[in-house]
Amino acid sequence: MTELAHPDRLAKVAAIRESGEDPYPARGVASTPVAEIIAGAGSADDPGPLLGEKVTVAGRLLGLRDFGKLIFAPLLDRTGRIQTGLQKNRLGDWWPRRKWLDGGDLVAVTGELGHTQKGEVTVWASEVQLLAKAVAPPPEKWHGLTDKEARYRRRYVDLWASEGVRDVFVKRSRILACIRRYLDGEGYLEVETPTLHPIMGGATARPFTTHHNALDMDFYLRIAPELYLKRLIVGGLERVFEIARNFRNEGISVRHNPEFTMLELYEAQADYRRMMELTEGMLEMLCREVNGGTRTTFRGQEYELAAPYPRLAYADLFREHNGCDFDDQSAVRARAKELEIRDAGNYWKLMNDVFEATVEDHLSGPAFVIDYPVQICPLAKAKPDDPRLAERFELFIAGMELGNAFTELNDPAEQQRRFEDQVADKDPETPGEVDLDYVQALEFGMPPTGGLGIGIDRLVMVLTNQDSIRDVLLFPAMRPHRADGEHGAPDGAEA
RNA sequence: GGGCGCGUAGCUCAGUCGGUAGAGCAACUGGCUUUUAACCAGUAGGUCGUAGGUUCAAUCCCUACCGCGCUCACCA
Repeated sequence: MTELAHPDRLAKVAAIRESGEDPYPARGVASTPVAEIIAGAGSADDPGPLLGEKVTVAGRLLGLRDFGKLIFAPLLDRTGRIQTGLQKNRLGDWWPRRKWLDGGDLVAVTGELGHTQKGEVTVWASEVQLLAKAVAPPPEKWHGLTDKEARYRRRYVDLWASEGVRDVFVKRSRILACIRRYLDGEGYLEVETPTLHPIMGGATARPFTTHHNALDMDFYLRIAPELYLKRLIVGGLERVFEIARNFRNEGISVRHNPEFTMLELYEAQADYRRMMELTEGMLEMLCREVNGGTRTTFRGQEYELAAPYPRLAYADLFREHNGCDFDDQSAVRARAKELEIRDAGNYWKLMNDVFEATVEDHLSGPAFVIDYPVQICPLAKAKPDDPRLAERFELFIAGMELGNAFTELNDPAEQQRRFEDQVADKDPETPGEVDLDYVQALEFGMPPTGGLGIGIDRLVMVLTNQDSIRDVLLFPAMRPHRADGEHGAPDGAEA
């Protein structure tokens, strides 16, 4: 037991056992979802089909309002909240056992469905069954959990004690279901590719490393599924997607979690223009699904997600905000100095840093930034009519990068050259060796292909108006609260 | 990793310009059969994040550490 287990409640557990009842019975009870009961109750003036019927609800008691011979107790299940009324004259022999109940307990209540004098739908209990005793007290009923640390560490409490929290995660689930439905409708196959990668690739990021004992070799946790998914395009699956957990060993912030979810999809015979249309179509549909319309509010600002979104050329944006062309090296270097951006030696990285510093925050969006300099797109095909640029776009909403897509490079020799350039960089965020197996896959021929990645967590943030990525992750990354592990408590019980 | 801020009862928060702490809710006892942040009376509950330092005396001042939040950097 941890220090959260309350002595009074533990004493009740003992008393329940002594009476021969089980405070933690093995079986639940058949019950009707609360939302169904509320809907079936109607009002006092306009009775529904369930009014006056005997019903059973099961869920968590959120509190007890004790009037002596009458107790009102709101009960919460996954579908909603309903009031139960416990009366002495309806409960007979059971009545003395009401003293064993506390707020937070899990119970099943059976009784006649009716209304109170004030008109609130109420289950008038004729039978109460304890399903599981809560020995830790719930948080304060009015404020709920407001301390963010406590909320993230004890999400299992936050989900029922804090208003609106469960709703965000229900929406997240619906968004994922909706994506799957949409892509299924487009003829896509959902696939799963390795999380343990022998060679990092598909993005630039610092990886986590781990070790396989039997093989006695190190693996990287994937930073992107990209190269495996494109192997499947070579394999002829033609339309594939993966909702992939990626891992990047970088900072944690309001927009970054070390593990995060990306939708990546690849479509043969498509290019980045098709990917833009797919992105717009999907976002508009997702917004309708969770917000009932094409607008969403995020960080106090409203965004219109109906397609189409403006296409803004990288080169134009760069010139607008910096007064020089992106490939005017001396001018860009001067501009970087002005902005106090440190020069690590790689011109194109520096140039893109300047772009990010001067342009991205101003992109309210939704908008596609298109046609990136080819040097910062090692996996994208160059534009046929301008080899300085790659057929790539990034999707921005609220200054936040939500998506990244390109017409995929399928020339094996060109791909190998670009990999070799990356390796030569010796940057910890780029691969240490060329993925020759991937090059070999391309040697067998990959059709012209469009690929797209969308950051699901950030998308959920925008669609559910949550400021922090932690608020759309059930269990955001946290330091363990008590590394010295005193006794019992696994987390910040005393915080 | 840098900067700023926070950590007091199970929860939400006061407070002490240095003299070892309070409220509301939750819990417990009693009263109340239509409340809904129910109400009334009473009881209990705290190594004031941890460890040092200064001091006659530290929850308060100082230092370090731990944890969290915001922010900057890196990235998605």
